Amino acid sequence: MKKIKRRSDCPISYALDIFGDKWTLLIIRDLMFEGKRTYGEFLNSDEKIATNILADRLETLQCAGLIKSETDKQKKSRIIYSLTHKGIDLVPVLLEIVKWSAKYDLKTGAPKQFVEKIKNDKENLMNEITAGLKGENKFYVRSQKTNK
Amino acid sequence: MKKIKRRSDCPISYALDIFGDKWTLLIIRDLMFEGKRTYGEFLNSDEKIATNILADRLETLQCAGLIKSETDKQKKSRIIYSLTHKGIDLVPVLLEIVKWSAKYDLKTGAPKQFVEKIKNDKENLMNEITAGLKGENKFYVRSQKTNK
DNA sequence: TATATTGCTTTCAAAATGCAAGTAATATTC
DNA sequence: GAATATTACTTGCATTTTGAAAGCAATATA
Repeated sequence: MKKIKRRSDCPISYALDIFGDKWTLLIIRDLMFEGKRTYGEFLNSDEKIATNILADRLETLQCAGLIKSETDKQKKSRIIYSLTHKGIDLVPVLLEIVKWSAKYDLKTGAPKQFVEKIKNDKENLMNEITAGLKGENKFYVRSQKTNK
Repeated sequence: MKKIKRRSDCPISYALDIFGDKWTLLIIRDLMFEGKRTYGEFLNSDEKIATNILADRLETLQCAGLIKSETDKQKKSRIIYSLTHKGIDLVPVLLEIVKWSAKYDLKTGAPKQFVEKIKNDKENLMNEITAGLKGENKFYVRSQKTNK
């Protein structure tokens, strides 16, 4: 159990003390939008996080209460990570970031229809994603089959 | 002019490549909500950013097009920093972060009425803040006088 | 003319990151 | 059942970034 240092009581600072780095929100993204749930899946993301950093951030996220982990009952060597309610509540933050980046990054990889839905139908989109993360049938930005 | 390394075309990654660290969003916060505009004012914020880091981040922010700077006409030794349109467009991101932090941080310093307005009247709040940042009369979370 | 202010730059130790290799506990294949 | 593979890490070490303090040059003020 490692504790997170607070620098001030500012809400922006509170958030940055938890996920203010280049990697943590990518793990959240993988859990939230990409349907990834295991160590190996996080390692395989495009940005290629180093394994020691990944282990460190998973611990941080768990200590901060944004994710939880459980061993797979069918396969005891596999550990399944998932978002807690606190983690799921970051959906609006991530959606706003996607909207902003899609606007300013000319070469963004954000799927157009996803960005449009953020702009035009954010409430429903949020409910879909949130429901998916809480229940069994997950929501994915792209279908699992078409996206390799 | 320093260039920002992209790790992937993912919109979350794009954002983190610009402001994925412990300090950059605090500078944005100071510009956006606190009415701060000079090097010395940023240095004086509660979190106590180191001067070399501040200089580095201001350069990054300027290269990324989130802020601009101009020398004060009345006092040539003073440089005034301000948000560009791209920087102002981060208002929704910051507001969602404030909302999230205020919910989960028991000791949050986020002003209650500000958080309530995010929850109940986000559109108007956004317009007020945005208008303030674009024009002359700035919006502040707290009035300048009461907050030291 | 002397002192302050303002916005940095420099130096250097300490901490974080990145890369590669190694390990322990399962799972699978031959 | 033994050998190989998978899974989730840990370890060691070089490189990079950060943090703290001091220094500096161009105004500005007393």
